[in-house]
Amino acid sequence: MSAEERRESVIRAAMHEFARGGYHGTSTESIAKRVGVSQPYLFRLFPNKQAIFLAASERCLRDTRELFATAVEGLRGEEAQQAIANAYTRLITEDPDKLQMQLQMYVAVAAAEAAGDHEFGKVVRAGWMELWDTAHLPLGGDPKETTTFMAYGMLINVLAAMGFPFDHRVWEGFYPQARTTGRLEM
Amino acid sequence: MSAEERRESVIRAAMHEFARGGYHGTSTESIAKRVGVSQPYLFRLFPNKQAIFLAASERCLRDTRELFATAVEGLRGEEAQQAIANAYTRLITEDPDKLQMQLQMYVAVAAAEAAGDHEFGKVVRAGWMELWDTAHLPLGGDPKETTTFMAYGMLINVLAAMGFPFDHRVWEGFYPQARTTGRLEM
DNA sequence: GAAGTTAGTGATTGGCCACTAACTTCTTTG
DNA sequence: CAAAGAAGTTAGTGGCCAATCACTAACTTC
Repeated sequence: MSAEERRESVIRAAMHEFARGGYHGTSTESIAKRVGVSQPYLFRLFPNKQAIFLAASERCLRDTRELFATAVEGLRGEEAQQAIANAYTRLITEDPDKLQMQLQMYVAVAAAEAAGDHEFGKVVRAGWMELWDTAHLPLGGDPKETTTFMAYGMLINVLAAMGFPFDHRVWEGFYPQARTTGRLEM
Repeated sequence: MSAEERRESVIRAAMHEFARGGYHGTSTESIAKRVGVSQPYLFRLFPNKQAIFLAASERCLRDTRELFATAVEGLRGEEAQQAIANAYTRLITEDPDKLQMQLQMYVAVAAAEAAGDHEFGKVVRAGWMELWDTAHLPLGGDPKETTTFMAYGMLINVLAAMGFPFDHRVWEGFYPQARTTGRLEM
């Protein structure tokens, strides 16, 4: 396998492992094991652990953006909103790793910023703005509406992260029908 | 100092340290140093590191709930909403640790749930529901409105965590005047 | 077939970290 | 005042982990 292909599979494995343990709670060995490669070899493919985490973060944002873009293709306004919402809720219910990797990314960037490292933040903010813009125009181009839309997404993230079951009353406010079907549909 | 008082100061110190490094990125020694006590003594006051993190998480939720309750006292509807929003934005701008500790808590509970430990989740969900209910009635008792309100709060958390400056266009959607004053006022 | 590159491994190391055991010092009280 | 108990320390252990080093095996190029 070429180094480039290996790097690719390392990123996938890293997303999975970092999602669970976060930066500090994930050993490079666990990533290597998942890839099926020796631990030292990771440091041939990436300069250090941070670089692996950064690559995983970028990939996570890119994946979500592509999900948005695909879902919204050819749609506008209300329809576009429904489409993204459905695609996103499907994602986080079927692949909780994506959700958790997102949260891990947020805390990591907050920590980096607090520690005076603004490089990581720059990358993440750029990725987030791409995500934002991918949704913004199809949703109608009104900043207020896009904000509300993203806000709901963030609340979903947090509630899902805390493990509230979908029939819990905390979901009542935006998913009336979810409480009866047990599934998230907007 | 009595053990109870010490425990109290350990919780405060732990909130500060865990906010920066998260569970795995924070050593018990750094907490002990901040308290001004030897590291092994922490294990007299708490059975293990997890218990310290749990206590810090509970305190974080309690503090936020009390903030809400105080801000909202005697107010209803629109006024109540303004009051909580102002109090909360003041909190996360003046004390970023609170914000980060919250995120760390969410990540940790997600990891715990994924690992099959539901005890931590139970505590956090209970605390969150108290927070929810503290805001719910004063805001008018409409689940939809409370949901929207909390959703905005979560988006603020994430945007602030990522380090977006307040004059960035990403804030445009809900804080038109913040972009000119550089301060968050709803 | 020599020279060089690419993919990959095993062994190691220096440092950190949660947690324990055993000891000291101070305070309270019968 | 003696003894008990509470507050706190020093010293130490076993385990983990990022990163380095030296090496091999296969393939490519001239």
